Amino acid sequence: MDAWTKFAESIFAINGLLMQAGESISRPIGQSSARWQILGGLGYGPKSVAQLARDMGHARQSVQRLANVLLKEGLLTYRDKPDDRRTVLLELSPAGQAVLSAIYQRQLQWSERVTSQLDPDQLAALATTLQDIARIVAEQTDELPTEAPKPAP
Amino acid sequence: MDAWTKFAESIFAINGLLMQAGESISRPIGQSSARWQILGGLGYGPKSVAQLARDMGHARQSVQRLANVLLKEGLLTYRDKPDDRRTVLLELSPAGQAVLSAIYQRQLQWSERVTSQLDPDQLAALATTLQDIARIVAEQTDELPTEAPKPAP
DNA sequence: TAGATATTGACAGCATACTGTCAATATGGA
DNA sequence: TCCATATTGACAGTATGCTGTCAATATCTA
Repeated sequence: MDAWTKFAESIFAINGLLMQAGESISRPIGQSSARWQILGGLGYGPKSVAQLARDMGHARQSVQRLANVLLKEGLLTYRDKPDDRRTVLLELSPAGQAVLSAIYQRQLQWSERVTSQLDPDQLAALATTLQDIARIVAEQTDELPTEAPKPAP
Repeated sequence: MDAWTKFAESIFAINGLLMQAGESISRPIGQSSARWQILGGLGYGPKSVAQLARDMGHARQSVQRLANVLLKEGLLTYRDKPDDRRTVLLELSPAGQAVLSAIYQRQLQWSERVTSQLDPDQLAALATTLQDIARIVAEQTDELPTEAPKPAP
């Protein structure tokens, strides 16, 4: 197998493990990675759905749907934005704050265990390298033609 | 931000770009990453849905659903497994082979561009390092307690 | 200031992945 | 051989993500 394929597979594998860890951390609190991301995004203050989506790098409507569920469940409350009649600001309810704290406790426990076995300097260097590769991938993918080749007759 | 968080975010970012590249490669051929994975899994011979799912590391029923769609679209055909009356073997139809070849052309084009800007030895070393980290993450996540802490009263 | 353009949230629909359950069938051990 | 267990595919339901469209509202520009 070529080095690039091996690299890509290692990325997929570790991404899967990180997602799985996110689920394992949040599931006992009755949440999921996706819900955690939204609660966490509101951890430092109110935001609109559109702002949240931009911060998370997700589609606006994906966040909208989940936020509506969290509102219905009482983990979030909403508040009008004084200077924009379209916009609704979301913020953590006391229940939402409690849930986020509980998840944070578990996340801390997990990441301390993981990082105790890794060298922070090496991790930081690795992250920088990965970001360089990400830039190259993004550039070359942009240049991929969007036309389909003619199907073989 | 701590090094571990920075590392995790770089993994999420590059994973997202790789997934996006997969979609960009397969979309003009009328497919998606997920469909490509199934077609590719059958590229070297017939397999059952359950085998495919194990190979891909996905849930059996996820693969089942997509495979049924690909069968309905004529990209796959099925064949009974002679020694097991439960099992249906899937294989690429001629149309499925043509689609897979077309995707492969585009994948080659893309990966050649990307790898032309990267050092294969460095990539291979990186992949090895990532696999080591993956092992640590898997171990420490397994040891995470599954009990929820008591909610604060 | 008026008209063009962008943003926001609501609503609807699709794609992909997961889980649980069931009947049919294989398989392995007593 | 016979029974417990595992595997396989069908069916049903859920979670998360995406896209497209619309009306209301902001914002920018001529």
